[in-house]
Amino acid sequence: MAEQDTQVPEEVPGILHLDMDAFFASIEIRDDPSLQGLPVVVGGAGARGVVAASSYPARTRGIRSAMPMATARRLAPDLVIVPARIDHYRAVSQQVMALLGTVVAEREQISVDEAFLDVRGARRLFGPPAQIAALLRRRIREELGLPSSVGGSVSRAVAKIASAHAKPDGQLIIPAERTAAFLAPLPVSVISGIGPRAVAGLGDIGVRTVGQLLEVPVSALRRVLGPRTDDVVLLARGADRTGLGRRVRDKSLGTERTWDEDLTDPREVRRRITMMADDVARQLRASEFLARTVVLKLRSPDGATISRSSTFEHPTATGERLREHVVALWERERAGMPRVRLAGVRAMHLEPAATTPVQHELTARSAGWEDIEAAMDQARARFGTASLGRGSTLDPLTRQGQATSPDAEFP
DNA sequence: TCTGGGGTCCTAGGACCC
DNA sequence: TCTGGGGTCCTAGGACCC
Repeated sequence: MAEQDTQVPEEVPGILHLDMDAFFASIEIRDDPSLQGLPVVVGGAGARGVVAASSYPARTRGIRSAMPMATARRLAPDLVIVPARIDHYRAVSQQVMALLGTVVAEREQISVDEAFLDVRGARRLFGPPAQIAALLRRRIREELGLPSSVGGSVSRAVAKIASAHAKPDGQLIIPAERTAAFLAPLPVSVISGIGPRAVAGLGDIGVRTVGQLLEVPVSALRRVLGPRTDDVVLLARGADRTGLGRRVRDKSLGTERTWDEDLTDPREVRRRITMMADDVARQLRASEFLARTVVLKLRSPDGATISRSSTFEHPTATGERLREHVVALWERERAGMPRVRLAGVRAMHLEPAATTPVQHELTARSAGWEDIEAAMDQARARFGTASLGRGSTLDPLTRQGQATSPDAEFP
């Protein structure tokens, strides 16, 4: 019995990265089979809408995520645009993650459609990593009707790169000894953290592939990448051995909106950010967090973006408190922002509501709002989201039983 | 008719405390 | 009278990811 469980065989590619294929689009196609084979995208149909997800038939026409919808329409005049149903996708996501949990205990969800799995412990029961990957993909296909891809490696970063190469509907396990050969010819942009800026900077010093990056003196890389250099080199070698962790908790939570037509009336801006503050406060209460700071984000038509933040005396999840601060920030900035293309409200520095002592701010004007808004939450839960809203945010156009969320007014 | 909405992480300066 | 530096919080902005 020389090999004990504690002696983990490092060279087994035991880290899997599972990535759902075209997740939002695949769900819509599954739910409406008449869309099968068509260039389907999920996203906003408005003038400033963009593609959130595209089916593979759409991709063969050159359509990509984050592409302006106008461009996508030009590429595919027969494009089918399906509005996003985020709550539905989140629910399906939970089903996927629950299914993974029946096979692999060690897992870390990293986004709505991706998870890392450490399958070293599951090998005795389910076989080598490639077999586990095949099992997971088959079950997701049979039980949820959705395609997925899996990459495997000794390294998280390489597993993620491998899953991208396995798409669509495939799997690719990279043995430890083949890691360098696999990475060398790939563009540096496959490394997480290397975005358009870094790609341009590396291109200036003649570095385009991962292999080239490893041949350049670290001092030259440091001038381009700064303090990230050591991490990038580690990832480029496929040498990261970060284990799986669980996200501790959310760091921030917010909402923002770009309008098809710029807002020019300061009162209208004020009304919109008031609704957003209420919406964010509702999200805080639903997730049982209090926020210490609230941020107002504004973008003018030329793309210039500013953020202005304000910190509360006591952490809060009350819409009235968020509104006070965010409106005050707006009043300070409105003179310099005659046209508003985007506005957003984000709550930061969250803490769990349960462990934060409740502050009854009896001297504040908003005293009592906590109770009122809690009652409104309950009423909403019973009668639906359309039943209640702040009086001042209702205008004649939306009063007729419409919901008061920002989305509701621009279907 | 150029570019969404949800986020995370990092840097950097100034205030303030010790 | 003149003086250092560490730690932490707040604020603003930017790169990046899905």
